[in-house]
Amino acid sequence: MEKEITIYDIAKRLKLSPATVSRALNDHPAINSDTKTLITAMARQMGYRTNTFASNLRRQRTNTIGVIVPRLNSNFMSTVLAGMEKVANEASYNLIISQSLESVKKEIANAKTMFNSRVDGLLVSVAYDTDKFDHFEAFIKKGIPLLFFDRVIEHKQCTSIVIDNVKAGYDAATHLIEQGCRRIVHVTGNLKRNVYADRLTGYQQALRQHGLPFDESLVMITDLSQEAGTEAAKRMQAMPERPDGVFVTNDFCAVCCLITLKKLGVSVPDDIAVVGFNDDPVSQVVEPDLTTIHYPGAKMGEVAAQSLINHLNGLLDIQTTNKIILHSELVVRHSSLKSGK
Amino acid sequence: MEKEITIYDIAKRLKLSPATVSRALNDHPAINSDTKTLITAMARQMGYRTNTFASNLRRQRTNTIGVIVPRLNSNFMSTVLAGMEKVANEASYNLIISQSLESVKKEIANAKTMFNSRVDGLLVSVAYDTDKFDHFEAFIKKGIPLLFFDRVIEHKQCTSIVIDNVKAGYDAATHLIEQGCRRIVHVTGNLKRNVYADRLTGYQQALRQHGLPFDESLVMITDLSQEAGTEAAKRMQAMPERPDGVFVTNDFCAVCCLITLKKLGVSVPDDIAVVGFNDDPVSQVVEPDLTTIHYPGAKMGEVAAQSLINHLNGLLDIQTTNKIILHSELVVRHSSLKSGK
DNA sequence: ATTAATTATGCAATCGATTGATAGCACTTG
DNA sequence: CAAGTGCTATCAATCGATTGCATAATTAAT
Repeated sequence: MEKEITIYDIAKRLKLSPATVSRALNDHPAINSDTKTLITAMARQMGYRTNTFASNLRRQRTNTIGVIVPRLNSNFMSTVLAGMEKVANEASYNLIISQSLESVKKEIANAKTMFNSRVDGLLVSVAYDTDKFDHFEAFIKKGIPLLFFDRVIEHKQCTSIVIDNVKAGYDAATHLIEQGCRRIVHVTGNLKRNVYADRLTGYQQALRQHGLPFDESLVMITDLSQEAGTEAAKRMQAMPERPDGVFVTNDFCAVCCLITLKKLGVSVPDDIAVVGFNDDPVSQVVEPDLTTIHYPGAKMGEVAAQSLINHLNGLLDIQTTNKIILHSELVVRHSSLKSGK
Repeated sequence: MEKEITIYDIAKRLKLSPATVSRALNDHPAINSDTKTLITAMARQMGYRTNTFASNLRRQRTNTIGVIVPRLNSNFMSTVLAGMEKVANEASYNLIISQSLESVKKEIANAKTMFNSRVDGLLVSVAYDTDKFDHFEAFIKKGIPLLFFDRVIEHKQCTSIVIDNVKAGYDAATHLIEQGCRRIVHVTGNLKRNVYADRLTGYQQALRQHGLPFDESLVMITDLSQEAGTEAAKRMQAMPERPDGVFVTNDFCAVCCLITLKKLGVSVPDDIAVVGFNDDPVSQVVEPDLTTIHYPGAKMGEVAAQSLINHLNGLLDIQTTNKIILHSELVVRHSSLKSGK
């Protein structure tokens, strides 16, 4: 274990002051470029590495971004995180990632931890049943930028990164209607969450526009788990007036629903057409393969991280941009293509 | 933006010295418990939060663990990370996560970044074609503990967390043999990686034990991508002497292989039985559902993080334990159950 | 030649918490 | 009563980088 090199060591060696060394390493304009070259070379030669803590302590910033997500282990979320990691890494920011496991309580705890670790900014996708903003107030009060993505909370001081969920819901439902569906079940999650509420709105708009009635009993609020998909299939099959289409706001849930339907002897898509959401790889594996909404996960992560970093570097004020909407699109596969058509 | 409270503020308020406050907050034995109570209460009341940087600077540790993984967005990896995050969080360690995207070059860069951020320890699952240890030497030299998981590099100073891949490979192959398979293809990855080399060894052991010849032409080295699965299926179907079983060391790849086989008119499992690896959710969705090796991802993450943290806290010396082997098991589903049996 | 302007470097305080050495005090005990 | 023993609490130095202000050196301008 060799001794750690500091700017003082470099300064002594070159008979310069630590201040000059510090400035040179930070490419400060007041330092002569020859001196800079000299210092940089010596730093490399001696194996110097910045002590981030001393630097952070002095500067009062951490170069760290906090991320709170419901779960790490979904394809969508890990793609988002991959996107964030890429951007953050390039801008030499560190990411501290924590998961709320869909519980508000854990989310509050995580927010507190993030606050105490003094992240420079926070990226959040809220838990299933979060309905208060209280645990984020501390950030606002301290002026720490807060940015929501995917599952967002609308707040005048925070930017949101989302897709147009109303449109996505509308597209999905319209597609089913165009395939001839007239009784379309909608399996979704907690309507407190923008994503689910908006998709429902889109679904309703599509119905209205095509002169179909909105039947509340066809909307199933679930936790979108695999079991929920199975359960939904059973309920659909047992309905007196059987539906002819279903729009599930999650691919994995949709796939389980689809499989169960098949097991129950319901033909997909002819008896019931199925549309999912997210374009999870699983949707290409099931038979028939699943029509779904493609959702730009990596992009969302990148945009979220980049916006935050731009704000932190003073390039862009997060307060001005209040919402960034990414493009999403319907991917038609076989689970929704009625053969009569 | 209110002012940040420091231990000096608390000290002044209580007419004590900052040293006492610091010790009280760290539950130092030399402080009277009444004083401690008083200080803790005042700290809470004044809204004090530790300045980690000052603390880290002084203590020379960061309370941060670095993690380098090939990719974030696989079910297995995100489960592992979820496990790590849980343990780290509880022990109040932060996690800095970065991905090598399967490239040695990026892995080296990541290692350097981790080194410069002075992580207290490092958890690594190496990239597809990493074959040198050089970029980790710096850690060893500085005495920073390094722990490999899943895709490991054997090194006398590092602990590895793995499953018994030889046994897993053996189990998979034996199962196929017991189902009556005699010509078993093995689709695997880069044999530099312990996981793939070991599974191959297990596969060979099973063959030998059952008096079957080892035919090198039946081993396909691929990148285990989805395309590789499709490709493997095509090659198998085109073989003059058609194989009757296949063991693919990755579920997603196996699933693609399975689907392609079906498309090519090969019956699964009767013509060709298929076994995968990882127990990815996708294996339960495909038809027939996929026999696979269950692999304790979350547990692996937890054990890895916990071992490292124990070592950091001096509870356990990582040098003594050189290898931790977790339990894995074969999960039999329909893709491998020949109907004749 | 003198002053002003410009450029380059150094001084020294500062960020906030930690910790080895040390002192004050109450109490015991021979 | 002097010396010894615990407790508690304080002092002051330290971790390493940053930065406002001062100063020195050089050049340009008058």
